This record gives sequence, structure tokens and C-alpha cells, in this order.
Amino acid sequence: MKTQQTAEGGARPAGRPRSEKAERSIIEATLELLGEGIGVSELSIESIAGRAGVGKTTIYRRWSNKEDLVVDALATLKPPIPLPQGGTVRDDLVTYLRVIQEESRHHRTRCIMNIAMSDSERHPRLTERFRELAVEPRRAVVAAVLHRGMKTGELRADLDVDMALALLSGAMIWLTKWSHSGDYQPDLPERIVDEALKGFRPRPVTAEA
Amino acid sequence: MKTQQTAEGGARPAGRPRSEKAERSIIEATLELLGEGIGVSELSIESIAGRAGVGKTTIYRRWSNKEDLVVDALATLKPPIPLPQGGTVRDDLVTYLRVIQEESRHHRTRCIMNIAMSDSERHPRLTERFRELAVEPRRAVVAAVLHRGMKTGELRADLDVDMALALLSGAMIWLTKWSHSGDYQPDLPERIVDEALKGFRPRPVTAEA
DNA sequence: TGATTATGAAACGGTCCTGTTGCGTATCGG
DNA sequence: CCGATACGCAACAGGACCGTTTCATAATCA
Repeated sequence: MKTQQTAEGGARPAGRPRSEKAERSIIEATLELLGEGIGVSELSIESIAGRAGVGKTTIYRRWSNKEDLVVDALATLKPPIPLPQGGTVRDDLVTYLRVIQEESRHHRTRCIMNIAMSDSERHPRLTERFRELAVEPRRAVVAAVLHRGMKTGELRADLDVDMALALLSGAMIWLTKWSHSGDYQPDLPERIVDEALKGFRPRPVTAEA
Repeated sequence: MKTQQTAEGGARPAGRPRSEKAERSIIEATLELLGEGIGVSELSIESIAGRAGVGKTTIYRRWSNKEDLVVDALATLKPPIPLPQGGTVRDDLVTYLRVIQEESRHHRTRCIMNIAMSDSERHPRLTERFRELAVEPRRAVVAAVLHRGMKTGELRADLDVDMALALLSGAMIWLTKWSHSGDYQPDLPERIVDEALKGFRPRPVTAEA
């Protein structure tokens, strides 16, 4: 994914090798700045170089443009929290939403998410990268949980998995963004899941809670 | 909401009055540029002046900073489409989601929405303004539809209205943004509403469709 | 050692924008 | 008519950043 690569295999190209430390500093500085609310378009190479304690030359030598750098920076984000996957389907879904909620409270995650959400027009590659790194893995995990529920009978057998994921995730994001009381509501995940489950459950439901 | 105002009441302050036409041109140019994907931070007074066929002075005379201008520009956006409110609750909800879907296909609306969604950290006033202008009116309309359904028995009597709105709107936005096939899916509103309704309906449901 | 490449720092000319000022003209009230 | 204010336009100094180049220094290989 690097824009310019030198060593490839065993043949070292002679001369001083590129500093891995500098590379890490650059990417870390990039993520820091993005995490502080700087948008991609305002992000300047000079500010990154300054933050990383690195000459501009060192950056330009490795990435030919800003977007490539940001793409590589996003690539270093680990897919965080693989979800417990232990209890009932309801519990797993609540846990999933709680992770989203918790992340949206941290500056860094929230800003990076904003970038992915907003810059899809001008930076489609960033959005696609974010989808691969953050959205898709979670979609897969939640889809597995839902399928498990459909097998055990805890959920409708004809449930539309993608639709269910959209309802849950979308509601969480919507409420976090537009809830009149922007406060932190610890019971939000439970409320969303319970409200949604009434549609996910098989029709002949009898008991509640 | 204007930053600097002169005339106030009957006493005109003497001299040539400010051109209403210029003012409209400025705001229109601002909305145009935002609609073309320019972010708030990249939006320059010079580009607005150029687009509007106006001197920079004319802009600086009225607004002391860019954010005030954008706020005023957003304020001119009409709350579009008051929703038919005629048929069944299901039909009204489908119509509501169809409006969202249709808007998200138009550049202008989508870009302005992106601004509201993304710049909430750095431009809280813009986000708040957008909430007042775009989110809240619709929330009210949909809430009325839902309450009607709760009275007629088409919906559960203990439905959480805000949660229902979040599930519907959130799912629509989520799918529009992250759906693997980014194509236009005309049946999306129906699918979302029908999937959600299974949770909105009163429990002792018997027949389907 | 010497050839080679990378590094941080600094300086470069260039672009774009800022917010202000001056200018000649246009439009109001009196 | 006059005074006052707004208009579009051009110019200004100042700043941020671009992408490139130069330079002395550092790290690696043969």
C-alpha cells in the first residue's frame, strides 16, 4: 500500500536504510492530528512533519500525496474489540452497541469516524478503506451473532441480517448525534436492542423480559 | 441572526441602503459552494465573493466571520416537504424515508448534510442550527404520525417514539452510506419500515400484509 | 575507506487566502 | 444640490502551506 517502496525481497538497495522509527512517528502524528479534529483537507504536511519531529523531505520521499498517507495511517488502526460472543443474542447485541457508544465518546475515534462519514464525496478511497477496516469486520461479527440467534430460535428465521444491523447501528449513531439531550445515556444500548428485538423475535412470542 | 445590522424599525440611517440583491447573491453562492462539496473550513470569502459577483468588502461589512455567514445561509433553507400525512401509518413512514432517500441523492442536500454530520466538533453552532432547521421539524412530523398510529392501534401503545424515529432514520442513513452495493434501491424505504414495523406493532398480531 | 542513500533543517519561489484600505461610482435622505 | 453610506474593484501587507532544492550529517554496504 506504500506509494514508494525500495527494498523488496532480499536485495537491499545499498546506502542508509529508511528509518522505521521516522515512519511510525509520521503515521502517529497524522492520527493524532486527525484525532484532534483536523479534517483531511486542512491537514498539512508541514504540521505533520512538525508534530513528528521530521523533515518534510522524509514525508515526501515516502508518500506522493496526502491521501496516500492518510490511507496508510488508517490502515494501522487495529479492528478494536472482537466482541465477547458469549451470552444470549440480546446480550451480544447490547455489547456491540455499547462498544460503538463508548468509541463515540473518545475524541480520536469520533473524529476519525467523522472523516469517514463526511469525506466520502471527495475522498472515496478513504471511505472505502474505513469500510474495510472498521465497518466490514463488525458487520461480519454481528451477522454471525444474528445467524446464531436465527438458528436457536431466539430470532426470526427470516430475519434480514443486513437490515437488522442497519437498524441497530443506525439508531445508535442517530441518537448519539441528534438526541436532544446530548448527555451520556448508559442504558441506550439496552433500549435500542430491546426495541428492535420486538421486531426480530419470531412472531408467536408469549412472555416478556 | 445578522452579525451587523443597521436599520432597526423606522429610522433609516441615511445614505445608500444595503443591497438586498447582493445579500441574496452572497448566501446563494455560499450554498452553491457548500453544495459542490466544499467544506466549511475550505470555504473562502474570496471564492464566495467571486461566485456572487460581489466585492469582499460587501461580505465583510455584514458578517464578521465565516461561520456567521454559513449559519445565515443554512437559515434560508426551507424545511422541505411537509409529508402527505394521508394514508396508513406504514405509508406515511415509507414516504418519510423516501424523502430522505431522495434528498441524499442530490448533491446539494447531501453535502450540506455531511457538513452538519461531520463538523459538529468544530462548528457546534452549525450543527445546532441544522438540528433546528432540518432534524427537529421532521422529528415532529414523524412523531405525530407515530402517535396517530398508537391511538388507532396500528402501533404498540407503549412505543418509544424517539427510539422508533432513530431506528427508521438511522437505518436509512446507514444503508445509504455503507450498503455494499451503493446503488439506488427503490424498495429500501418499504423494507426498512416493514422490518421495523414488526417491532412497532402491538403484540397480538395475527394476519400479515 | 569510499560510495551510496537517508535524515533534519533551512531556504526557495509560488499559490491562495486573509482582513484592510483607497478609489471612483451609485443610491439614498434632506 | 449635498452629505452619507454602499457598491465593485484593485491593491496591499501578512500569513500558511505547497513541493523542491541545498546542505551538513548519519547510517549502511563493499
